[in-house]
Amino acid sequence: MRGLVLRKRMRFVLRNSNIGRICPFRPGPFMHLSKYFLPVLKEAPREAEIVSHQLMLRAGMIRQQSAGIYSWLPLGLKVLRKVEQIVREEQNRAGAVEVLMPTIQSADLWRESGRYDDYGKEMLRITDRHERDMLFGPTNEEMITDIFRSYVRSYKDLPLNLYHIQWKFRDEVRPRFGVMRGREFLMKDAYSFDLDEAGARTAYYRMFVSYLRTFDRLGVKAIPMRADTGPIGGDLSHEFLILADTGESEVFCHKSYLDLQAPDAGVDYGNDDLIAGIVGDWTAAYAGTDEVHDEAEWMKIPADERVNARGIEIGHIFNFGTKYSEPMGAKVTGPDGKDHVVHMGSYGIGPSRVVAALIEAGHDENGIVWPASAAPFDVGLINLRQGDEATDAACADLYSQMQNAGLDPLYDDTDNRAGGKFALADLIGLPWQLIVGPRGLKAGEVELKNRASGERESLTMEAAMNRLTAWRSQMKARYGG
RNA sequence: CGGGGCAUGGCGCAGUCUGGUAGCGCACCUGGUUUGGGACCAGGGGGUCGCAAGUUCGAAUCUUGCUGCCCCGACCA
Repeated sequence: MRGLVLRKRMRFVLRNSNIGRICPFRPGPFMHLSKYFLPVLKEAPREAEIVSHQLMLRAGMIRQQSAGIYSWLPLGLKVLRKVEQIVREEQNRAGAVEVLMPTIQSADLWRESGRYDDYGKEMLRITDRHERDMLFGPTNEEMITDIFRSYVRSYKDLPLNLYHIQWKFRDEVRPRFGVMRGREFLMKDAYSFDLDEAGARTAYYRMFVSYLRTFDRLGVKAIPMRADTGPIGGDLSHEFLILADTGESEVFCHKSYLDLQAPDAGVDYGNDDLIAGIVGDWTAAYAGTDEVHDEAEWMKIPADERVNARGIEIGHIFNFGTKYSEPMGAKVTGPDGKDHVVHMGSYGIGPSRVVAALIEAGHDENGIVWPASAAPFDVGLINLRQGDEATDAACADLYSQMQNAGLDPLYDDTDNRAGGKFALADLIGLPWQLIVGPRGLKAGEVELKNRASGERESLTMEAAMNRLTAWRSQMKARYGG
């Protein structure tokens, strides 16, 4: 049994590497389901309680390896990478610069900030062979501050915002809900450095706007809410929450948030007034989680304009002044020739949690409904009669047409029956299903199904391709992707 | 960290009370018939029943200890 599985997987690897050699200019291996690795489950494992966890397991996206620790299987990894890339592009657009810091850190840095003792059991502490105290990083304020102080000497090098996207480990007392609250999780954490408080505030606003754009691109309505600064400290903090019934926090906000439009890709991050204005628009009305909820303010809103719901936190931004720069000596020389302790902020998004949150926000009884930007593939090409000469040829033709048009299709070329293929396509939630069968082909038609609306339409192959390429251009125009 | 629960093939479960050497559905393999919303027939493979010790002629089942996992609460991307 095990041998068979291994042989199958070996064959898969070999096939794909061969394709890579034969077609070196293809962006990736051909995505034929028969040669992919998509271990789907008909029934959800019992331990999965919430719908995103169930669907991620059923759709073969993740595998639990230990409490709160997961392997990412091909389909899940593809979504994770897409989320990560959108986050990256929007960070870059806002002027942040990517670095990559290690997962393992030395305890010494944390002793400098005083957090080695404060952080408690949530921090996984490790001893290396030389008996040195190390730790698996739960966050990177200390390390980034160390990098900053090692190189930056002048106010002329500010403002600076460095970020990375790296695995974190927090030894949560109680991991749960799959990757929604894992112990190991992927986080984008950005850190801003400014000469003074005003500069830090502007840096904070830029990240605020960057987050609005990021979540808009991910197809979710994220509402910024005033938040507790918690153990990280500081006086300015917002959480970004998406509304979902399974959310962990109770949220209270004015319904006007549901209609606000995120700024478009051309937003000028160099225009401080513009950026501050956008933040103003997005903070004018009441919005808060149960932690900071102000019942008196809330009651001032007319009852029919109140939104009281559950929310999932997918981003959190902090301005914490000199909390780390002071004890760690991160200073620059100012225009006045004197040393100034830099003002800092940190800005986090958890892409691994976002993947689960997207499912919480987008699913139905048949499975996942991905937003276009994060879907693992654009189109599921469904061959209803594998082995039939005409349908095989039509599928091969459509497949290469889609590739040439910049679409990313997954071709279900297995010899499963129609019902199984439909069920699978619905489960993994690709935006489109292009259905090709002998019956339709006789009439010169294929079927195009929209996963979100469920609408199915019979049309010629040419018309179907036009529809798909138009959709792709529309996405590209909207997001510049 | 407090409270509760679970652990039997890849997944979902029965069997445990009342001890007699492991079963069902799905999945998987072979052959055949099928093929537009999770097909059918026939045959087949796969499980030290979480681990350890104990009681017993005999333990999935009883006892003790351990481990893992899940749920509720307090905390967090």
